Amino acid sequence: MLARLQTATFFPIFKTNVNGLCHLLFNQLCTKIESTQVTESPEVPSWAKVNPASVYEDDDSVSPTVTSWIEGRRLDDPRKVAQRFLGETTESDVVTISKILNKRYSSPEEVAEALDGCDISISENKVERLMKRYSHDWVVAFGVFKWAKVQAWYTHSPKLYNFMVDILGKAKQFHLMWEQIEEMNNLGGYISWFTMAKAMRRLARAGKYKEAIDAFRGIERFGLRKDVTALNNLMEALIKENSVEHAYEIFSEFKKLVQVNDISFNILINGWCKVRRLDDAKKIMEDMEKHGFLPDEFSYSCFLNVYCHDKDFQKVYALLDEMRDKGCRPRVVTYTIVMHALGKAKKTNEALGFYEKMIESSCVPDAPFYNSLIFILGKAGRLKDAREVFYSMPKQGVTPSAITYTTMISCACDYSREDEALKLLKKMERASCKPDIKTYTPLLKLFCKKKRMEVLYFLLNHMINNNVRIDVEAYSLLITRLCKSEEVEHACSFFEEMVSKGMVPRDSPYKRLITELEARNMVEAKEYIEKLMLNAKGIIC
DNA sequence: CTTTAATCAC
Repeated sequence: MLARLQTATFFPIFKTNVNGLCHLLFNQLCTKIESTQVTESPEVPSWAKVNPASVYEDDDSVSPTVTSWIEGRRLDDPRKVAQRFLGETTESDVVTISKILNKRYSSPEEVAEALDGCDISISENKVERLMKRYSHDWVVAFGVFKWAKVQAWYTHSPKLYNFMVDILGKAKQFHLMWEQIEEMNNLGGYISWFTMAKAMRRLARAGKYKEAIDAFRGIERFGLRKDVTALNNLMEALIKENSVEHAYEIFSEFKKLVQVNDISFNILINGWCKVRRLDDAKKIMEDMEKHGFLPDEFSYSCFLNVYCHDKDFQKVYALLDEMRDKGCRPRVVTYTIVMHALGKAKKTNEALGFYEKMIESSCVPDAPFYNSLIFILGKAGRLKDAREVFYSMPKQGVTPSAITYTTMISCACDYSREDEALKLLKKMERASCKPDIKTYTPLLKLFCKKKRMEVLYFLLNHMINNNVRIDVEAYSLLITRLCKSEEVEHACSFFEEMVSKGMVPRDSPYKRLITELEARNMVEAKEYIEKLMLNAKGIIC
């Protein structure tokens, strides 16, 4: 067992650069090896040599269609995958760019310089895709941006400048962010409300509330006006980033200068409700009426949210009565909030009563409403009903969203419906709905539990192809769940993989893995994992 | 592409 582990743990499944093309190509190559390799080879771990044809032999639950889907995907040509995200890029460009961008760089200038030495054709589409791909890595993204800017026959559009501003803001490179905004200002006509909204949002997210407010104060310098929407934008950003206090301050200061509207009041009501300061929210509601605006279903739903969160249905019903008395009709959002909360509180029938009520009042259900309905039916174990609602959506003129698929998948996983869960993922892909980490989490859990390694690797590939990062959280899940399933070798392999990508494992999966190795008396493997952990921690120190 | 609420995982 130890020998097996050692081949497994020393197999570099991923190259060090996590999100690069190289990694993607390499990973695809691994799957290719995995599904085609017949003879023994020292570099390939034993688990990777599963003969795909035999995997499903004793498992009737997986239909041939899903099986062939998985198999077909595993044999994907890695270059095709790379091309899918680089668009019309030629094959030689893919190889050239991947080689360049997957090295480690200390500055954007270095990246630009490296790109400069090559003969690569340029298009706005390609620059955008590359920036998107590297949007979490501002050094590379900014390098690509700087390189493209000086190419002949090429000028960045305002859209790409905005994107760059956002990437720099996300990376908290505010000095560079402002530099870009100044540059846009000099170009003339490049700055829009979108630019400033992004900048204010990123500043607020970094806790720089004062700077976000200053950006608003100086907005006229960029040819924009301090109108009510700009003010609302700022308040929205401050509230979303946890400072309703600053939002209220700025509102108080500017309400004399700017003609505020009902939306301004609602944003504040929502802000105070989110931090459970209901008295302050009520004060805003009174203030709203003094300014001649009647509270609407939006204003009330802020309070409903709080009561629903507390499962205080007495207050929910009282408020619904109050709304009725004041002639404020519930909307689909109102029904969704209440129905969802009742369903979560296991009051399924009461929740479904609201569905009836909504239909009676000729309110039209939308996707989020159906998602809630599917969710509560699933939680109540009514799989058949959930499925029926899901399949009835198109007939009702509502297109299932990514969340619809995620809800259905999560529900199928809860009841260990492996085949159904994979079929839904396939359907989701066909519908061009983008899966996110929430889509994959229940699937990863289920297939860890079922010890279906070949499906796990398929899913991890699927994530990479869909630009969903396999982050520390995902690795923790894999390691912990595989330990639970007594698949310690695979858990070790994932541990090594995450360390090789420069991540620092969380304590809890690490301890779990060590305990598991100790219990099995796998001394060497334990020492190896301990060494890896020390290395990983050393990198940040 | 000017602005506000609800739905999926831990």
